[in-house]
Amino acid sequence: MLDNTDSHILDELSKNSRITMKELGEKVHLTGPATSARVAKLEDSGIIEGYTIKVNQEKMGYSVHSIIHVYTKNTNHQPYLSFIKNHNQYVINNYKVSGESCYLLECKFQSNAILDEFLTGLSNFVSYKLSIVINK
Amino acid sequence: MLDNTDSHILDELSKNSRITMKELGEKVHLTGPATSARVAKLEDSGIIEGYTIKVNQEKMGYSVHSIIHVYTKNTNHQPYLSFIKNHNQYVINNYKVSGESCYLLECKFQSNAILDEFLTGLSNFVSYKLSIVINK
DNA sequence: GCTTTTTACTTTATTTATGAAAGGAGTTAG
DNA sequence: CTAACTCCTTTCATAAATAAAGTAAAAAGC
Repeated sequence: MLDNTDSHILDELSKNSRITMKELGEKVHLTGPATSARVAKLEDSGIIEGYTIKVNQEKMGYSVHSIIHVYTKNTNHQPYLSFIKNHNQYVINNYKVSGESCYLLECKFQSNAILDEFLTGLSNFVSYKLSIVINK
Repeated sequence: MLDNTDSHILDELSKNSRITMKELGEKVHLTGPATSARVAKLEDSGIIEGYTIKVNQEKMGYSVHSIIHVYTKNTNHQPYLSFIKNHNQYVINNYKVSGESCYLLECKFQSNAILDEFLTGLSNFVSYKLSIVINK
């Protein structure tokens, strides 16, 4: 399904998705058009879902990176899901998980004050445990 | 520091980082060279850290997405850190966190069998609690 | 076992984008 | 009032993308 050349292409595009097809071709020992065709195939198959950028959240003013373990009180999760939808500027990921908690909510905030405000709102709908990301 | 046009540029590049500077310029009402200069500035300032792709991990054969709460037994974390470095094909993120656990380890696996094998190895160094991501 | 089809590539030529250079308008500073 | 700076546009040379044609090897069909 995926040969070495394809893996190499994914690898290089992960490192720099704005590389030219010509340059990428040189790295994987193919011509520009051949590389372009390979990439188009990876897109069509859905393996490449899209092209994006890595943004430095610290420099964007989001210095607080937190993981919130969410425990829904009642069976209806909708109020919680609406709440985070209304605060999606803070949300990085919201995973529904098996295990102890119901959701694992990854968020970024400009300050502890704003985190505090968010948590105050959140506590209207669910219980939670807070972790702050220290590194990596 | 960051005006509306810059925000718009970041927004569009997040959606599609392979867009041409000309097209991106049309979206933000600027010419190609002007857009190109803006983007170069965002790169130089470190706000744009890089250009990458979103890969569909399911289609890559990684159907098991897990979050592992790691509790280090002793004060020396190095054995754990070495272990995950040696198994980095499975690792998506390894966050050092405040709160209950010491690390929050996000991993992908091809199967529960491989997850099991990973956990068996992991338990030589640390205690853990396992969560499996069900959605989103 | 030979032909046909398919796949994956290269080469060539055209279209299109990039990037450098020059210049203009508006803003700030002396 | 002038000078310097910022941010943009326009123009043009260069480079890349894309479409089309052709080739070679592997797979499928008879």
